[in-house]
Amino acid sequence: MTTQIAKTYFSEELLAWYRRGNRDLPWRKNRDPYRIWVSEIMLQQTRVDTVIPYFERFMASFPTVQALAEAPEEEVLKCWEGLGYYSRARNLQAGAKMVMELYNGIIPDNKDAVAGLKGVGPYTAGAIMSIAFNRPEPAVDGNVMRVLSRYFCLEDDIAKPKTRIGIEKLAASLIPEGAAGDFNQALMELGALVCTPKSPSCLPCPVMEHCEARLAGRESELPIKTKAKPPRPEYRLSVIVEGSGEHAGKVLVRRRPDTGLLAQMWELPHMLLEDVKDGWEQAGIPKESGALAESVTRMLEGETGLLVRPTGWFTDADHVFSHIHWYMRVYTADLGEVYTAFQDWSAAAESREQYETAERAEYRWIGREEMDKLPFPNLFIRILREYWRGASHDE
DNA sequence: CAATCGTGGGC
DNA sequence: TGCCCAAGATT
Repeated sequence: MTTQIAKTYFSEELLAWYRRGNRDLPWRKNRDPYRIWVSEIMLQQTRVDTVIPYFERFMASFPTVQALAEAPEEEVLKCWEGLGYYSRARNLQAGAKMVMELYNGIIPDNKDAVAGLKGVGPYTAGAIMSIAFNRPEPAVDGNVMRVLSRYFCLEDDIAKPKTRIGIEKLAASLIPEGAAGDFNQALMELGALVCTPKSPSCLPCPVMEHCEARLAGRESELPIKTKAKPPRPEYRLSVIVEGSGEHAGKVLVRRRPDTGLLAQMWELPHMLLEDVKDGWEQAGIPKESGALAESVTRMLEGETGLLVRPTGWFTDADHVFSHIHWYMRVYTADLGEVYTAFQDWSAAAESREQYETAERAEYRWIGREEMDKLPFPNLFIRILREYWRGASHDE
């Protein structure tokens, strides 16, 4: 049974521990709600050390809600490049526009209003309300669920959405009067530095005296969390098309669709090999043969109307997302003579009677410099860096 | 509820 | 290496 004594002890000792000393993080410089908001979005599923340089750059580029609201979307994505979960960036900007239109550019000191912003869920709403406005709202993230599961010996699966609801009520009941911001941050700070997922450091823990998991010797088996499914493999063919004439020194890239995986990011053209599921060997075709390369150049011809001619294998690269594992085989290619006379894609495509008005991807020729302007997923940054590193040595 | 949505670091 | 993990939201 959870005693009031154990709860009061926990709240007071944890708050005192935090106030005795905590990390000097850039978003703790002041309580500007915009800074708190941006930091909380960046910190979703992302480590503090990773976020810090992104946060500094982002705040330098978009210092205010208005600056963010008025920025070109692609610039915001570029600033987010490499941080992952890119819908966070697009939702954050959508939220900034809401604040401009609905609240005159001022982030409201109101839980329902904040929770109504794009990209702001239960955790982030609680974090903003407590840290920026010191309102007594719980902010339950993975740290908090782990810390409280151990301290109170809770055996609910923290991977289940329902579990968070229960822990929110508990967390709310622990908030000391007038200290919501510091207390919520203390909970997360403890989870990040002391009550860590693997081998928690119980001896320096400020609340270990009444930690039920520790007292039962069960701190390493809590919290209970079901494993995520492993990412499914996808074998893909990609191609670096080398331009000629006015596009000499450039390669062909395209922009991804507005929704879904890596939405609106730029990438090398590629296609899924639907019948390969157990490795490249299963395809039964060596990478040096032209057969695989031709299937991706044919796809590209259909999409662009260009005549694309494979020239060789470039590299194999793989990339793991949360739910998909991409195995990418990358070829090089150049342009045949027939269609290069056309000035634009639609004219070229129309000439082949393949023009469709609906959903044609946007293609563009870019050089090394343009890569620094457009947002690319990590995988293609790696491939293109390698490509241009080699290309610069040739000339 | 379960799936979708990135990336880098630690062991 | 392979696996787990990290200040979650959306559908």
